Amino acid sequence: MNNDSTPKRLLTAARRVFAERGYEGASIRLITARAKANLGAVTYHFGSKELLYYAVLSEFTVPLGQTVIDRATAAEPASKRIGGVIEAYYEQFARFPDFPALVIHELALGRKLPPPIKDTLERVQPALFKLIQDGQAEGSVRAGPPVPIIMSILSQPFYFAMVRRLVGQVVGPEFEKPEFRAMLIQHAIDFVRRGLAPEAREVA
Amino acid sequence: MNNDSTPKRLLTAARRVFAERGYEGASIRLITARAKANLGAVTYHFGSKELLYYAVLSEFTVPLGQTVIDRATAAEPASKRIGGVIEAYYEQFARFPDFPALVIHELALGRKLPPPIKDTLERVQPALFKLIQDGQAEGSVRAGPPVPIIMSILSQPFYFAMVRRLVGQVVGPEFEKPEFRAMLIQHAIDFVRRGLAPEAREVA
DNA sequence: CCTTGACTGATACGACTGTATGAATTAGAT
DNA sequence: ATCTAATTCATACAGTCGTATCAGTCAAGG
Repeated sequence: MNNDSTPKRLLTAARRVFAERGYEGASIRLITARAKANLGAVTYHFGSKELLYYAVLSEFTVPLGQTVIDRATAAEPASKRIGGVIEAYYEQFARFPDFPALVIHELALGRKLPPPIKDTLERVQPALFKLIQDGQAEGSVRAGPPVPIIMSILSQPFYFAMVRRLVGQVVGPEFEKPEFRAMLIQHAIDFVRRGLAPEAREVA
Repeated sequence: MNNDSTPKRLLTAARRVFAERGYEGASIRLITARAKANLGAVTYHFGSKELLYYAVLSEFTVPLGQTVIDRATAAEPASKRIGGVIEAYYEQFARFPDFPALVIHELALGRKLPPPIKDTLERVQPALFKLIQDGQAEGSVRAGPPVPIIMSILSQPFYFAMVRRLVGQVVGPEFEKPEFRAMLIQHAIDFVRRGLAPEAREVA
């Protein structure tokens, strides 16, 4: 049924199990069973449960970080780049639907951040600060400290990822349709653009 | 050091341990040790680990739900009530700093919602829908489907709770000061009001 | 003083955990 | 065909998990 190599099958199974049950709740026995691999396979191919976890996280955080940075530093006005960053998060969250739960776990939990997440945060952070600065310089973002502004932007994709399942239940099957998703993303972008705009002055 | 009754001490310890390590990661042995109670105390007073967990969640979700509903249905214009709801979340999250992590866990995780969270969501949901309707009727909220609008509102307190620790590290000790918190809340309320306002028309 | 019920305490049980071990199997190169 | 290295596999180990058990303690009522 699945002809991938053992490490690949392990990664796929681990991604799902970690997302469903969290790091502690996931067991190597369940992961190897779903991957149709032997109990020893995780130790052999990845070294330990923890290292497998890091490998799973990196699968996601590396392309996510890169995409976000690309959009944040594109050759466009800052107002468009902010929309691009929001899109980037939504896109990546949709491409790897298992991952947001993992990242959210780690952010909410008190413990030390796993290296893949920590590294990505540290790479993305300066790009976002610069983006806000550019936006304030060009007049599309209102003045004020950058931290709450960045929080307001990121809140949209992250909160969406957090309540995906719940909202899906409230909305029904329509929720899965691409048009609905596109509507949500467009709403988020508009909402942020208006929310961050300087005092009500016509913007052409 | 702590003269409370055993069940109370168990609740306090459990709240912390669950928040730090999630449900699976928390052990009855650690909880009872921190509560200076015997290993059997959880079974005796609460019946099981799961029921203790529900008791811990209810401590938070019941007052949170009530406060939010009060603010959402207050005798004020909808635009003010929306700000009140946002404030309510921030307030409650600050009053019980251990809890947001627990709720976020459960929302992000795939598994079935624990009854205390599920019940609160079902109580709060209709009040929020009505609030958006009122806002659209009075002209302070732009037209459109209510789901993305509600998501944009709730995203502010929830994302803040999610990244609290991280942002605290970036911002430094100033983060703990009440003025800074007040500034964040005010930013969130302004951001949402502007983001949801109808087309750019002077609002007095 | 004695009894009764609520509670605490120490210990035990079976199930499950991550990891280590070493033999069996397979694949590739010579 | 033969050797070698990579991989798979079954099993074992020590530790932890949630819960059950039951003897001990304690306070209140008679």
